[in-house]
Amino acid sequence: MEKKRNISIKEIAKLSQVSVATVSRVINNNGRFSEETRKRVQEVIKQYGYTTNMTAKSLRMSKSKTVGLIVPSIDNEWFSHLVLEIEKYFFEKNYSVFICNTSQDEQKEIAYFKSLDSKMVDGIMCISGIEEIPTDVITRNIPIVCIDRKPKDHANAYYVESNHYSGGYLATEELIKKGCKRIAIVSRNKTLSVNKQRLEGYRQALKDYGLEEYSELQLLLDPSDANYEGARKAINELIKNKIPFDGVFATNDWRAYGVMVGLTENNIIVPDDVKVIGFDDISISSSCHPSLSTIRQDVISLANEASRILFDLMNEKEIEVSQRRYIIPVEVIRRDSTKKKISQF
Amino acid sequence: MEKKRNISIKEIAKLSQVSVATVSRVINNNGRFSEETRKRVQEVIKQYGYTTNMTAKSLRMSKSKTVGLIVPSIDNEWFSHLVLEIEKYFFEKNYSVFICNTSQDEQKEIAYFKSLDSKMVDGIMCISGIEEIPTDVITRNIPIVCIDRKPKDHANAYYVESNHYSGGYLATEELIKKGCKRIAIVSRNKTLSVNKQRLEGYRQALKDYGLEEYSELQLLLDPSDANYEGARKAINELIKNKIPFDGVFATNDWRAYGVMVGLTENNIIVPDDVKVIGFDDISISSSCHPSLSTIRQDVISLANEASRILFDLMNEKEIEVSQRRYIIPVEVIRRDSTKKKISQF
DNA sequence: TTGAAAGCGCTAACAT
DNA sequence: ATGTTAGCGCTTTCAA
Repeated sequence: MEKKRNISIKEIAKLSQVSVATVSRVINNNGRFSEETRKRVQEVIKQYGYTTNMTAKSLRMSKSKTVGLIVPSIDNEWFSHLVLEIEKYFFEKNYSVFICNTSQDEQKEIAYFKSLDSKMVDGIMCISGIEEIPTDVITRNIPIVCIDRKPKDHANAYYVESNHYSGGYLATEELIKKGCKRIAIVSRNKTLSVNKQRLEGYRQALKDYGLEEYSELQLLLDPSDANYEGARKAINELIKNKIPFDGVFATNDWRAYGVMVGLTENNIIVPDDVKVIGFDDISISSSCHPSLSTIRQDVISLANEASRILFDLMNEKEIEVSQRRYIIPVEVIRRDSTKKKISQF
Repeated sequence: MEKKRNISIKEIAKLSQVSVATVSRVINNNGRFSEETRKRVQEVIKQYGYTTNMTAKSLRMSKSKTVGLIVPSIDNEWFSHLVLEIEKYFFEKNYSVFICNTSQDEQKEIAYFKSLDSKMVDGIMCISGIEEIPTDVITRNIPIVCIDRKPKDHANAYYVESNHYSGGYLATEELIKKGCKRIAIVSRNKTLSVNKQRLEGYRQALKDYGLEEYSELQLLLDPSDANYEGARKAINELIKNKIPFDGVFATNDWRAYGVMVGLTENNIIVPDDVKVIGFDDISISSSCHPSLSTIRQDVISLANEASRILFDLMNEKEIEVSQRRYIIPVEVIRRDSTKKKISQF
């Protein structure tokens, strides 16, 4: 195959008998050229298949039509859905996205921030993770938008999140309405703001419905173990210790699934003996058996709002101060894991 | 927070009283400077928090320490696993990756190839998708490595894939060994090479074990419908048409799950009445009920081999010609969906 | 409406 | 061992 060489503005200029400045103006449609030159230049550009050398443009402008996307782990359905939607949004706008998988490693996150900065990304999107954003490693004043991550006192940062408090409340309420009295919560320990809010919702719901709060039913898993396996173990432990419970709110679907498997191992029937509800509504919740009731987060709104805000900030549109924080509503998805016994009807 | 301005080599040079060339040499450890200057320069660099402006470096070198990653849909566990591993590999090597989600859209793929080229990526990795690689839009001579995608006559392209033929064979053999006689295959139509190979393996296994091949049991779904839902519908159709079968090989786990749901809807018991096997071993196969036997692809080897090859090519290491094509073995994972009836023991 | 020229930050050829 | 300088491809100021 014949390889066409990378042709530059300079050559386009020569071929169309104008200066490089004029070519640049035509390309960027910056005015100050005649219709006739426009035609001639565009003709040559098309003929030679010219494309802009983005590295040169980025160097000159300290801008790159690129955003950085920080994500804890892309091999997690919930995050990958968000990433997909964000990527879609920015492709439309002619931006590329650098995906940066941190694996929850703070050092990796810092390294990525530096790298993104040196590559002149125009903005950064952070999904979940710690509150502290390592902005001190960034030399430029670029906007940062967070999803499900409340940035700590940082002037440039905005955030969008689901209403986790409401989610925790609704989940707990669903269990209460289906007759549960002793409701356990299986969550992740440490200061991830989203889990704190879900826990608060849970506590408020108990209070509102006059149920007691049992500290031994608050299973806060270690971050390294706050997954399917950890939840399974935790629920086994609870059973072994003969602590009674009839409902479980797990703060994500994988943990909820771990709980269901743990219960089944102990011949406890879901939902007859114990009801379970999760959070997120990823595919496992509808495919597992029994199917899992859960709180659905609106991925598309989350991704679109966050992307729109970042885009506007990068393009210096006015953003209302009230838009610094965006809360997206959640909804209850009722499936089999919180069904009442038929005999109770 | 005090913002340190982006400091350049020029300023570092002035501050450490050497020329820019020397600073560049120290940074890139290119020799031709004394130990003493090295110390002095590095001291200043550290003190002022200098980091390389990658856009300038990329422009100058026509290289960017960046790779493009073409993936059909990141919100697909199988692909996101691959992406995760690839990203890990390149982070180690100090490369960034541009993720490009094509949603199977050829136009989007072409747009991305152009964009990657203009951003001076050093190489491109393609996961799955069509055979035709739009290399004609790329002006530079960069290496391309494909995973599960056999590139059509392109000099620069290498590929790595699982042994899909063997996978198809093993899956079918597993069903045969568990007593199935009339084995259906639920796959995706059109010329995606991996599915063709899986089909070939299926046919060969039937032949080797002296079973007849029934064309009415080859359910080749339309690409737009080759998912969970499509498989469910297809199996319902088969049942409605009263075509007998006692085993199903679905060429991915989501289609296998669709088949199982379809069977359950018709009160057909898996595995007692019909046995089912899938492909990939994504999380649904172990979490669904009954758990799904499947063919496991070795994600980590796939990602690492492909990444290593791309890395070597980008760094002009010698690659053996025999390494142009890499086949990774697969293995059978036996779960409940292909269990023999207890009564048969 | 157009052009000349400076300069973004870096590397490397060449000179010393 | 170190410095000078050209130039990667682009935008933009200033002048015409």
